[in-house]
Amino acid sequence: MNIGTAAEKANLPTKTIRYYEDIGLITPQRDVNGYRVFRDQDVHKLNFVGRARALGFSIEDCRNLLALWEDKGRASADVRAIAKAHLVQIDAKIADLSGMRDTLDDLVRDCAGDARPDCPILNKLETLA
Amino acid sequence: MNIGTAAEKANLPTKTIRYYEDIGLITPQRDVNGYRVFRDQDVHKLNFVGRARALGFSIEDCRNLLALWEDKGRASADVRAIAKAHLVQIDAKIADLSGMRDTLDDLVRDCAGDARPDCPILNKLETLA
DNA sequence: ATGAGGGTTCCACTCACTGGAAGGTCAAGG
DNA sequence: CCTTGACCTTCCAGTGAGTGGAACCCTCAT
Repeated sequence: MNIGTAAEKANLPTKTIRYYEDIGLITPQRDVNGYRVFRDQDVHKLNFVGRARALGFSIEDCRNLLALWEDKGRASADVRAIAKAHLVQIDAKIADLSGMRDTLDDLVRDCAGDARPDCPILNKLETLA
Repeated sequence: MNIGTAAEKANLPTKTIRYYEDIGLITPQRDVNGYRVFRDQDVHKLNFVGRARALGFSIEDCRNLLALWEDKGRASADVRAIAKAHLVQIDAKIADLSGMRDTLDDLVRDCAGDARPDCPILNKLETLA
């Protein structure tokens, strides 16, 4: 199948698929006319990557996960290590954002939000601890 | 003062400060030798931007906030609108990450993480709903 | 034969910096 | 006076993960 069909099946933009080939995540064959030819196996791989990306795994993570996925003798511990490291990163990001959120929420709550120029948000940004 | 001193006071890398000048966030004066000259006022502005960035405001947000900060007749509602929009974005990001986190946590929990090749994480990435 | 709707490559842009190279300036020490 | 080292300058390139667009090629139906 051509890239458009593969894109539809994998639920990814064609641009993204070309990009994935560019960085060596996938290597579809080529037709005599130069068109990429995708087998079910390629689509399967694209789906895999799409799902991993949706879970926030980096491209490098995806590359490693793909390699493990294709290595029938892999140890599940290796996969788990990648997933756990990612989980730690997500937790850190959530904590970071939650801190921001609370501060920002306080600021928004304190601000009258009317036509007057006095604004606690700007005041705080001026002198925030 | 020179850029190094300003960087120290504003707690920002010199590279970042030059970048902020580049995109027109700040406009320090210049000495005869071509060195940037920072007044307290400039450092104050850098601090303001640094804090807003630490709260996750985009550069464009910072530009708008700076303009409002310097406009003595601004309406606090304008500031509040920016902050509230940002708050909504942060909430969305947190929700997104929390969803990822939970899915990933389930996967990690299900995986034995030993030397055997059977791995629920990969299985799920293969067929995730 | 022509037009629509695929496909191809390549280049530039995003965001907010960061790193490095090549070179100018300045204060202190020998 | 000269050198050394710390500081400053500009410009170019790269990051991650794509996205947008231009210019061009291929195929199929009419």
